Amino acid sequence: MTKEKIVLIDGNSLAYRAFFALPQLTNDQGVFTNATYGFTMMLERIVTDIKPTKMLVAFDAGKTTFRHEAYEAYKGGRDKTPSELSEQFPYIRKLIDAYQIAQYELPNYEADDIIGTLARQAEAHGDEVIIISGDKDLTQLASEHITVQITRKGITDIDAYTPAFIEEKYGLTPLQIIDMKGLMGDKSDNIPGVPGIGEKTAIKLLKEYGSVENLYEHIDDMKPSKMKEKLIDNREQAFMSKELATILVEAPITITLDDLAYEGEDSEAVTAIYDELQFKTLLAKRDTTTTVVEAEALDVQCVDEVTTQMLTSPMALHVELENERYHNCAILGLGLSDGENSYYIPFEVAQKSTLLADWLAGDSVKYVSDSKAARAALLRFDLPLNHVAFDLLLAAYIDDPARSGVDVAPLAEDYGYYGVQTTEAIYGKGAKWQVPEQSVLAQHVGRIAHAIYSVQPKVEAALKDKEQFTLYNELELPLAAILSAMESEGIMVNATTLEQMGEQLTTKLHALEQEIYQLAGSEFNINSPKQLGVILFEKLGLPPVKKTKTGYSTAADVLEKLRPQHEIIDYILQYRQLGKLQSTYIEGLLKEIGEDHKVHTRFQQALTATGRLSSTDPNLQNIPIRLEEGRKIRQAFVASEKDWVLFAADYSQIELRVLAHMSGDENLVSAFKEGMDIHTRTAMDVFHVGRDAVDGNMRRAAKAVNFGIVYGISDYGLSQNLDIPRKEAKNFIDKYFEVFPGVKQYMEDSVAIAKKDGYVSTLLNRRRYLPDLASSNFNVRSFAERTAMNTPIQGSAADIIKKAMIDMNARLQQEGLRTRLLLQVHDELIFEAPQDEIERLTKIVPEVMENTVQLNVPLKVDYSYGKTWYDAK
DNA sequence: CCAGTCACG
DNA sequence: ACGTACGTGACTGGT
Repeated sequence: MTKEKIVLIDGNSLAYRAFFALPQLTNDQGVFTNATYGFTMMLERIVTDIKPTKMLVAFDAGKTTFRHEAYEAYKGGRDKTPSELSEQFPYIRKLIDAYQIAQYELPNYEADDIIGTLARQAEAHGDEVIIISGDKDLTQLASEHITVQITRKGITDIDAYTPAFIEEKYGLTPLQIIDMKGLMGDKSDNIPGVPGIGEKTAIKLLKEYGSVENLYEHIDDMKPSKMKEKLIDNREQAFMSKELATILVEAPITITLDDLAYEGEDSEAVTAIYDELQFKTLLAKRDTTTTVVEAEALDVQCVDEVTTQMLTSPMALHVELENERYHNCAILGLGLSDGENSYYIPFEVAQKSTLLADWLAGDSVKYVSDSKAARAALLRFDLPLNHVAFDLLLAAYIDDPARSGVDVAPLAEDYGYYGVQTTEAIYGKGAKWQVPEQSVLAQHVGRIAHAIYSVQPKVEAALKDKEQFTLYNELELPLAAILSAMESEGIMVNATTLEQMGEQLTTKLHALEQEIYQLAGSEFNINSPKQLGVILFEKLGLPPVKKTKTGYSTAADVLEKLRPQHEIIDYILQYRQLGKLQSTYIEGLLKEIGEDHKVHTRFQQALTATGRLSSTDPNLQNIPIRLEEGRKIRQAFVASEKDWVLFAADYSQIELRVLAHMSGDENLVSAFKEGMDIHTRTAMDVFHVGRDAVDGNMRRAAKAVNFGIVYGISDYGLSQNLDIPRKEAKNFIDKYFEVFPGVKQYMEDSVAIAKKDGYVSTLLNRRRYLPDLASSNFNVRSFAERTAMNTPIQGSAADIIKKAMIDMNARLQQEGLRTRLLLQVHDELIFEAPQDEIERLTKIVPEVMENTVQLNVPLKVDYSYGKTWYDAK
């Protein structure tokens, strides 16, 4: 039996939601379209995101139902459906037909009952059911196999009600939702319930008694109160309300699960309706996808020899790789396009051509997407790539850093080119992954090159329009070449050193493990938070401090609080610490060392929301340093040539200096100009004491406040960090803002500007869009507000070090030094250098880094060097 | 494939 | 009253 994925939609409720959520739109015939439009958006979301195998839209039939027989006033007092909405139902029905989705209604029953009945049938069948509605009534159906998605304020935001979600939200089981309604009633359906009992009281009662029935069985034991009287007086009404609220799961439906099969839309019929209702944006997407692909079916020539007339300038180039790990994987072939002609060159052919090699290395202008990957991959085959004048990946990232992934298809689509297929469509995914036959590959790769060439003018125009072209063209684009060189160079790692550390760790871990089993009284998997939770909080009876969605939290800060209560905690913390070193940094790193004894990370240049880089396979931006045991890992990182050393230079407090500059706060600015330790200085100001009176604790608190400020502070966050009461944290923050009023003003302004413009900006005009600032959800909105405060700071710091890398690279060349930049770790640069260049570096590196931009506070750079990364401290 | 945990700035 | 610090990536266990 194959498992089906069944979506059941409450048609009426969704249409209502859409109608009231969207402004009154009409087409040029004066037909109202907002509900239909919202409904369409919802169907599109369901079809693309959920990908159901079966689907049904259920509607209410007529005015009266069996519920009215029991209770005449059921759903009484409702406003009549506005005609602007009711006239849209025929269109919605037509649309559902065009999507080839089943629809059903049953006289005397509501859509809820149809859905309830089918959902339970499907559940018994072992299928997965997703119910979609704007009405919380249906949440009572939630179960292990049934999820109920309820639309929130808008139409695309949803809450997924699973039993766990309901438990968390109400502390009740799904079925108890019915009892809750029985007690509290439901205004919108005119279900009376028990007067005077609202949600809070209903939940309290159900937690104690479980159900309405059980509550009344034990009502005599309840101590006298107003509430008790009301419950007794309205007994009948409570039971009737519960009955009214109960969704029928055995309605006499004449439709079966087999009738719901969904096999895709009738695309012509859907387009026709879009056309009639003038759904322009939806239409545009469809039209171009179909027409562009078909209209200009691209003639890609798969060549077995490279000729002179193929190679022009400018020309788009795409290097098609076997997978994302371009430092190791095979190159499958190259795509070329000058807009007129598009070619696919199998890599065996490309490798034989000196003509092509010269063209790649020469002055011809190339347009690429992900030039860093292309450069690094080609270089492994002695094919240097020069003169890249356009990089689609980077340009699109600057245009909007929220874009995800390196796949060209969605990027090109964003600029109106719909002809490229996704990597997944070509290769499949997971176990089904395979390289397609050459004709398919040729078409795909040639098409990518054509797309890059085609969108280039539009993308550059967009950036110029937003004054972001300089950032893209003079910062990110040249940086890609530098990063490519850094990655290709790699950093040498001594495997023997790591292996020796690994052996010692194995011994220690084994001893800790035995000790932990002893103290626990049984053997278990210490690495399983679930098993560990059972041991600590059930078997040993320690008090749970915090819980996660799935159970007890056993995170380090929780264990830290339990440390005095049991000897085992200390061993577990040690085990965790060493286990992390062993699995991630010893074993993980050893796997990445190549035949050249080096590791070649990949810096993701178009990934983070703030403009920072990230590092993968391996991540070299999180090598341990804070604890000595971990820091020793750095002893394995060495220079790659004899008599060379590693040289590290880091910005001191760059984010706070950026804050001083951007806010212009006089006190903060003068603090940095004085050059005193910033945390001590903050402590002096916040606590109103002299320099000598600042003790360790005060400095620690001030440091935490400074961090908090940069992150978009909240009293709760600070209280957690410092483990102090929230009130005290709030006090610190208030004092801080008294002393640094310019910072307070700046934070408020950042949020206000972001709300007005929809985005925040950094020093070099990097943008981050923050649509969540308009969210009606407090949490979502607060998060966006903190982001609005943090991103200009973190992002500007990222801008600065990126510019410093470019300046540094130029300076090293200019001075004729052999020193090579290897790594960037957000605020520090790591080089390898011949011993005899060190003296000059100690002058040049800080000078370049400190002067790459001029702020109204000085930038400060510290440096060090040594035989290993550990020694460069 | 997700959640929890922990490494870094 | 809401429930949180900002930005990442790798590994493990468990569905």
